[in-house]
Amino acid sequence: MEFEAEVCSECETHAEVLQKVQAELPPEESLYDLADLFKVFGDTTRIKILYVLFESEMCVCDLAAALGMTQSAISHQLRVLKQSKLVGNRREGKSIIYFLADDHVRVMIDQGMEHVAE
Amino acid sequence: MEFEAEVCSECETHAEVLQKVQAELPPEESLYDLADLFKVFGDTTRIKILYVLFESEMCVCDLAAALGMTQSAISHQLRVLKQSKLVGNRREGKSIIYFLADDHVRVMIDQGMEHVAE
DNA sequence: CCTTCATATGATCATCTGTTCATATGTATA
DNA sequence: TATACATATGAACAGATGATCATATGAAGG
Repeated sequence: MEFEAEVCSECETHAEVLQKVQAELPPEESLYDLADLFKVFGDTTRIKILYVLFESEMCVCDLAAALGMTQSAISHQLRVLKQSKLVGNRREGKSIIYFLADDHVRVMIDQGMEHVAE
Repeated sequence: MEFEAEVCSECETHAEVLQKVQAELPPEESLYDLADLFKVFGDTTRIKILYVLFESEMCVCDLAAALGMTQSAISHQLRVLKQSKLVGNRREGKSIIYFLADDHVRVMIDQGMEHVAE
């Protein structure tokens, strides 16, 4: 990495702070994973799916019905949610039931809502 | 909205659940805002900026230096962060100092990191 | 007031994302 | 084991997004 950038005259005295900040910065990979996680929450369809699953576990078909969307669209998004370990699933008869994997999800969404609600 | 979708035979008995779920679903606009908020966190550059600002408030130029990125790129992202009220700024001499607006930010990022760390 | 310097902005381009449509997969049950 | 039905998948297309480059803005300090 190159940390020698165009630095304004007023700020180039701050070398110490820069160094400390860089030292505290989590590893690139963690930051990448973190951004990826937030990206998953950053879509209305996926947010809706999660909200629905707050209320009740549900098969793909019901999710599609509940959100008035295509089965395919829902299925594609469930895949993303599952990859991020935000939801899990199990087979039940002919259907596959999806459910929240984790209670982090609720906390994160609640926290977000709090910010938005202001 | 249309809630009459192709419903699987096994699930069409679940009309009650669907209705309850739809009733509990927050208004479209809130969901949209929420997704938008998470979208802001869903980018490595912006996450990095936030992490840096955890340590210390800082001028644009120092942020660019700390992250080894263009002033322009940083400025564009700061705009996004400010629109979402995640950061604030003030003028100080020639520089403009950016800082975290809120403590939600820390909580949200920590929560995300916890999930990712598993 | 006029220059200088830090920051902001706009256009552009390549990349990424989400939906749709068509179709594949695979399990359950007759 | 054949087929019907729920779900998954792949290609393709439209819209969104982030970095870059060039340039505008505008306050500070002479």
